[in-house]
Amino acid sequence: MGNKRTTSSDVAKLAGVSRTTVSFVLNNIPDSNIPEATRQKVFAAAKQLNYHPNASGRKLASGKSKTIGLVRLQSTEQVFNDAFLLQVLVGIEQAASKWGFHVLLKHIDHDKSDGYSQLITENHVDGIILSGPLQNDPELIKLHEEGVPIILLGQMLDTGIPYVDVNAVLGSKTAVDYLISSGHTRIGMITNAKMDYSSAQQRKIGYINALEKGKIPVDERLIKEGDFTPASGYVAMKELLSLSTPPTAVFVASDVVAIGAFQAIKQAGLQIPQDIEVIGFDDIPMAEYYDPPLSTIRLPAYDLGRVAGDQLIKMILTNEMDAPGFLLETELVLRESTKHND
Amino acid sequence: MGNKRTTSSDVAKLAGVSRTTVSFVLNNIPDSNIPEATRQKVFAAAKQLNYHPNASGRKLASGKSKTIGLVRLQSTEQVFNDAFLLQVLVGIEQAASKWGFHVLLKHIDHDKSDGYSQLITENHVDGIILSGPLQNDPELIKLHEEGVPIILLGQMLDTGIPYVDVNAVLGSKTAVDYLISSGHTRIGMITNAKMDYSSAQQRKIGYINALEKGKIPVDERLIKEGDFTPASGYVAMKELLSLSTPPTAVFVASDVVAIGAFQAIKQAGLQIPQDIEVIGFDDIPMAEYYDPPLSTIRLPAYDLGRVAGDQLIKMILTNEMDAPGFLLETELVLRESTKHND
DNA sequence: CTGAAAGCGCTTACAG
DNA sequence: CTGAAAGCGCTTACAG
Repeated sequence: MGNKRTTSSDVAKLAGVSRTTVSFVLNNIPDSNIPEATRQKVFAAAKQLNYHPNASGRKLASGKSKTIGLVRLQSTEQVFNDAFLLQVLVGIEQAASKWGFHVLLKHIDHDKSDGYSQLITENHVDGIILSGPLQNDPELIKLHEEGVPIILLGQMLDTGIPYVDVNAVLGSKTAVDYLISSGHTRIGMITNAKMDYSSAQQRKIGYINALEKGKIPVDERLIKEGDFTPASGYVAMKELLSLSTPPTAVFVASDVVAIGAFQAIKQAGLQIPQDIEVIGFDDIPMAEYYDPPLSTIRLPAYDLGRVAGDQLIKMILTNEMDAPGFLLETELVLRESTKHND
Repeated sequence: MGNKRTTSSDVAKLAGVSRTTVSFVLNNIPDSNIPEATRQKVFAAAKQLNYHPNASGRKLASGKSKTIGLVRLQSTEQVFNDAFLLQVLVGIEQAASKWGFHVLLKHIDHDKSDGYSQLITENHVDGIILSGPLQNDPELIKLHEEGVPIILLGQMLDTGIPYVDVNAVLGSKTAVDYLISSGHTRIGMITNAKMDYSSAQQRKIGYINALEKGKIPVDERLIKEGDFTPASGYVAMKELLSLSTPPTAVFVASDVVAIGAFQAIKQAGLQIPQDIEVIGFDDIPMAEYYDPPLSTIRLPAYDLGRVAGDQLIKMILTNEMDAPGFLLETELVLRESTKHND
């Protein structure tokens, strides 16, 4: 074993060609017109020397890092409750590796939402996927205006920043439509988060849309706020149950929050779905094992990641996306927390 | 806005010093003895030009990437069920950022367990944290022998590769000790995974140790294998319940597997903990919301990540660790799936 | 206390 | 079809 890194010069020397040729062959540069015989010599030399091009040299010379950054903007507590990040991550990573890109991970706390521009300005990454964007983030807008490839996982309205998001409005509407079609007219809602999150707004809009279509007046007392946690679902559900005429069904816009609602319902001596039906949102892996198994709206986490990764890399490579934004559809998953109406 | 990157030369020019000085000041090189006045000039110039050192240039010149790789070796399905990776990740990342390191993420499927050495040989990372190591991985052993800084999350016996792991033997023993102290003598076990996983072995050893200490003969019929999934817990539990004399308590070495066991128990018309007590392992965030809330052994996921990150960086920087390996302790968390004996 | 200069390992016009 | 050479933006002996 030599203790010196083998470089492209070594390969060139052994193959009897120049470094230029080595670079052309190994990077498979189109139109370089290298005859097969020469190529083989280079490949053989590279193999013999166990040559691996140094990424730093390559990055410096090319100005490209072939790395994308996944930035999570959220509190630590949120991270712990986030059952999807993993699936999203895997989606991103598989998209990236398909193109020979790597992925750099960075969590940033909500209260200091700067710092990711460092990834760009120091050239660690060629573009970033930002998850959990704030509605007002001047640093991000500036980056986007400077032409930095950015994809939002979620949306920032009125900014024109490309996004990949779930069609939560329609998903929520589907859930509530189902409840209405089962004959319910008093349908409660517990949001997944505070209303300054766009995902919370979207899910609420879907709920309202369904009611309107069903000609059911919206009763604000039936709408409670959750905040990502089971505890918040527990509290919200208790409030709902203490209403003079409690709902007979409830749409909880987050499976994690829904587990708290389950507790409150059981504690009140009520049965799911006999006394009260509930539909969640997200379809976390555990939802299927709730007691009873939770009917919910499946969020395509893996696809979200995959599409975001693909589109970001497309932007980096060609400077254009297939669309200004992507809204992925959800799917209604019926389990035991709702009655079956067929 | 200039459309050319500002480089250290620009800063040097503006500050009226050399690039050497700029580098010394900005990197805060000890013993460089730069007078305060000069430093301030450099800082001011850097600030005025909004200078950010290019990471690629720095990496190439220094030979250091200041990046660590987190490599997950596991099947996609496993990833989806892995409630901890996130917490581990946050721990690693916070350790890394404390030292100015970044973290690169890479999932690798079990069946093609090579590919991470590319991260090293191409100089993307200075060292790697490998999660889910296989017991026999020649590529990894070779890397380690070549002096590449590696930390295992988990262990590879007899290799001398540094590790950070949970003291699963003791944790499991604690769980079973508790059950024994409650008066049980027929205690079942469902493993978290197949026995070729070291974590499965360790947890089983803890179970056996507790029985031996309690002078309870080990009955192999009482030991069933899980495989990370709730479904496997369901099946295993059903088998346990169909024994001629079923266990009165069961230690399920994974909370995720335990939820399946819960289902089987309820389906058999039995109550937890009245008819059968169960203790899990891991303390996933959802465990607290099981019905009934699951007593379990808390695995310090965040700390696992933090310690692994700290130690890896220490290895990279100084070539030594604080210890050849770290075994972090667990904690018994008593909730409602066990009776209280006080 | 500070700078000129070499060098890290690539890529890429450019010229032939 | 192929190579000599410049250059990417840093760090770091070395010399003074």
